Amino acid sequence: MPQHGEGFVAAVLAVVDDIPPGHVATYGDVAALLGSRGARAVGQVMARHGSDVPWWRVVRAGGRPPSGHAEAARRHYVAEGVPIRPVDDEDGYRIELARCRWRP
DNA sequence: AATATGACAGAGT
DNA sequence: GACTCTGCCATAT
Repeated sequence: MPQHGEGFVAAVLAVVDDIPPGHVATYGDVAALLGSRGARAVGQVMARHGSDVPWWRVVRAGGRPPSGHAEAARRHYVAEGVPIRPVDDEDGYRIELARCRWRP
């Protein structure tokens, strides 16, 4: 059942809101749950309407946090118990998807 | 209708 | 594991 128009935005926000605390899902996973493969489209929705959902629970397939939001996201991961591993780069850490990837 | 943009993914190197 | 290149999808112009 293809989503379209505003429905797409609502669907993305609904899925993100369903991700339980302490777990995360990749952009690709969210898109897949919508029956779409537009990982980038999901990112667009987050950039525009992410303020109303736990956006930090949506991460990249490589375990990296959303571009430009690594610092803010790290606080939530620590507070919710999401396993992260410190690294020496711009983000400063990496999310351990192997342990906290959400699977509906 | 066509082109450009972006909080991306996967395959190849 | 990291990097680069190409493909995808939804919006804005």
